[in-house]
Amino acid sequence: MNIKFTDNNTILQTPEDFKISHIFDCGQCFRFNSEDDNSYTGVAFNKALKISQKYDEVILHGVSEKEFYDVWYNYLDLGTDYTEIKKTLGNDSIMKKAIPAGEGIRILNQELWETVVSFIISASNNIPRIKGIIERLCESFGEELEYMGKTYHTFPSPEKIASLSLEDLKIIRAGFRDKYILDAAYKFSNGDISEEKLNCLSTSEAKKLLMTIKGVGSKVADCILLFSLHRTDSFPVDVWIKRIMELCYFDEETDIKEISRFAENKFAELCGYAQQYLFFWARENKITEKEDIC
DNA sequence: CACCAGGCAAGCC
DNA sequence: GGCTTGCATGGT
Repeated sequence: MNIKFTDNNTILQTPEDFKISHIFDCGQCFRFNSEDDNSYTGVAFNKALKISQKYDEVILHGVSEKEFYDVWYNYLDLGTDYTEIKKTLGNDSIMKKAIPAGEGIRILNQELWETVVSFIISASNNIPRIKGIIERLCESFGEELEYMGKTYHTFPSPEKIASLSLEDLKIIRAGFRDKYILDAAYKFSNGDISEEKLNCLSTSEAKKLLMTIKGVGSKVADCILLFSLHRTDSFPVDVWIKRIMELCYFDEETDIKEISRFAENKFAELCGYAQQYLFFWARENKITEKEDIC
């Protein structure tokens, strides 16, 4: 990959393992929306970004070299060699099928607080509605952000959310999850939980700390560990992953704990990558029974 | 109308 | 300890 900086844009030339539609539509991130010109626009780390892909170039619109290295290089996980990861995972015959479906997926490094709230909202919910609730949260309580002639909104800080009442939060229509969002805001704004604390802990200890937040159980904690803290030894098991793992590896109804154990043994440090390829494959092909696998 | 959506907490034994 | 049930809201 060659990186070029022009007057207005940052351009990635022939990036390997980089497909924006797969990166932003694989359910790890809820704030980027596709437009009809093969581009996605969204907000992360208090910056708006339009990113487009054509031929073998990826353009980050209006992004300077400084902003690129300050924010987007790490956010887009450009320091990770996915070719090597795919090669290792491809030794497994199921993964060999799943990987091509999710070609170009990257596991983003998203802001911790935003990821916590986003996956609290994800509980027993579907992706379009999750995005809607987060959008209303940002429009109602985030800061305005001007970018390429339009107004966007930052993700509201823990302190801002902590200052709200349960009644104030009703307008985002999060349902029973609103009280959990408040609990998370209290724990982040008073320092009970912080990125610094989590970074000092092992993955399983960090998971325990995250699960002290109401609304954060095993699955949500795994998503936070994977999609924000890049703990790739995490393997979030949701309904899709449960179903695809049962179909491919167990051939019978299997409880989530056993699936997790199995994945941790099989994929180890590459659990999170394996999970993303499997999730994308299962969802893209709507695999719900044995006959759907081809 | 029932059922489900990238689950979790609380209440039961 | 594990197992069951209720949960807000919106889409099919």
